[in-house]
Amino acid sequence: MTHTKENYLKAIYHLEQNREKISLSDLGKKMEVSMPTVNSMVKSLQEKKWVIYKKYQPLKLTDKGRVEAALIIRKHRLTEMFLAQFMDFGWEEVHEIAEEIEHLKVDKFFDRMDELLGFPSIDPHGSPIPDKNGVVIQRDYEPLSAIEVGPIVRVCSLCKSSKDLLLYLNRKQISLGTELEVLKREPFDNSILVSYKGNAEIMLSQEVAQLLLVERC
Amino acid sequence: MTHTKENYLKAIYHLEQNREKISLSDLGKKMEVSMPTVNSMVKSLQEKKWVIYKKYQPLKLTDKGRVEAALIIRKHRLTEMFLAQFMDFGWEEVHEIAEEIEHLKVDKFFDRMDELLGFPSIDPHGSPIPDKNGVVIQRDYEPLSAIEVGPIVRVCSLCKSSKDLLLYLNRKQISLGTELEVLKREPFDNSILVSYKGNAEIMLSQEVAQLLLVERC
DNA sequence: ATAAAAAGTTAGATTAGTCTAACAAATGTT
DNA sequence: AACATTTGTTAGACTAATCTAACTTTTTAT
Repeated sequence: MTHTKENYLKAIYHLEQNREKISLSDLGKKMEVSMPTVNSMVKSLQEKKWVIYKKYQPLKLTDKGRVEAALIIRKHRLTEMFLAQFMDFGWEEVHEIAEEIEHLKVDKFFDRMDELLGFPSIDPHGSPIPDKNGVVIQRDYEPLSAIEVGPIVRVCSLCKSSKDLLLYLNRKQISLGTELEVLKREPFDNSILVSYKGNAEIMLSQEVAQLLLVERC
Repeated sequence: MTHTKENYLKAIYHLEQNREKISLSDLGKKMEVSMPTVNSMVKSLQEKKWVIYKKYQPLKLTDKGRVEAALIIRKHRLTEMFLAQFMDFGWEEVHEIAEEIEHLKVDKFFDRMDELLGFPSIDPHGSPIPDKNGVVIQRDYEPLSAIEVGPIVRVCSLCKSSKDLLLYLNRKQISLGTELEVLKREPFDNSILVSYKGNAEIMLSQEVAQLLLVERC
């Protein structure tokens, strides 16, 4: 398994989480490569039995491929945890470093991280960490944007975390575990007014509210 | 700079430390590749101005190449220190893990290790860690095998450390900093009798004595 | 329903790193 | 000095990952 193929599997895995049908051009866009490249790569992933693809049909991971992808994501998320907790990197810095480390072929290293971290099951963005067999426990959080006025909810995960989002949340002092009370929804732009631990009431745009995954307390 | 080229530069650097003239076949043996491979690789390293090579002449690193090599070795040795001190890996385990990590292109990560380690200048095997400019402070330790009977010396470095040597030294409770008194030399096989902190007198073979680099206390 | 746009495919080229086979040059041994 | 061995070179091939150019199929929008 090459570095490159690992990245393709990961990309397909993530696309599968977000949409039903994956086209080759979706994958090409995600990987920033040309159509012929993605076409030939998919053929070679298929030879390895990691994906199923037929001409002009949507692309799917096989179970085997999904496990491979999950194992890479496991390494990614363990690394993120480790960087944050043992090396004092910020929430917003860990992703790009982990993108490189995740490809190392040294199980020992990841096993030790896992141990030092106390065998965590969620990463610093609230995403589940697949186990050593590539099995993922999926929790069904709701996006904050889907919560009606009234309940108090806890931020449990981020749908998709960019550096900018993480820095924004840092400034607003929102982190995983923060409990928000939904005070008001603005029908015009779907923004949401919330309050939380000692902070003034604050307005979150729909864009942000869609990315915050919460559970009711 | 590719992963592969980094390994070639490192190999040439290490060969330069141990012998005067480096032949292509020396390099081929070290890298475990065929002669044509090493031949074409050397041409391509030369295009990058990292080595000087002329047909049938010995191979040399340029200053530029030596700095590149030193920077990789810097990453290797920082990693070894980090693995040993922060992740509880044994002296004998760190090398193979560092062989992979050293190629990561994330300066941030190595800078943070450096910082967490307190900007060390020697690694767990006693070898100097090149600075951020690829400059190495060379100390001139003597091999234990060159010490006459009488003086007390401190183990400062290992000439070349293999897993087996490290495990051997662990068993004998010899580590960097251990002070040895040279009690006797056996002219027949050049073995050396030493005593040290609370241990019974112990005999070290010439093979081992050549690998232990010491300074007089 | 047809034309335009998007998606997918094929062919052919490129770069990095590797190989084997065949040959040439240098070195070492009697 | 002649032969053998080691060392180095060239030619040609292969795989992985990428590209551009040209073409085809499918989808979408008028």
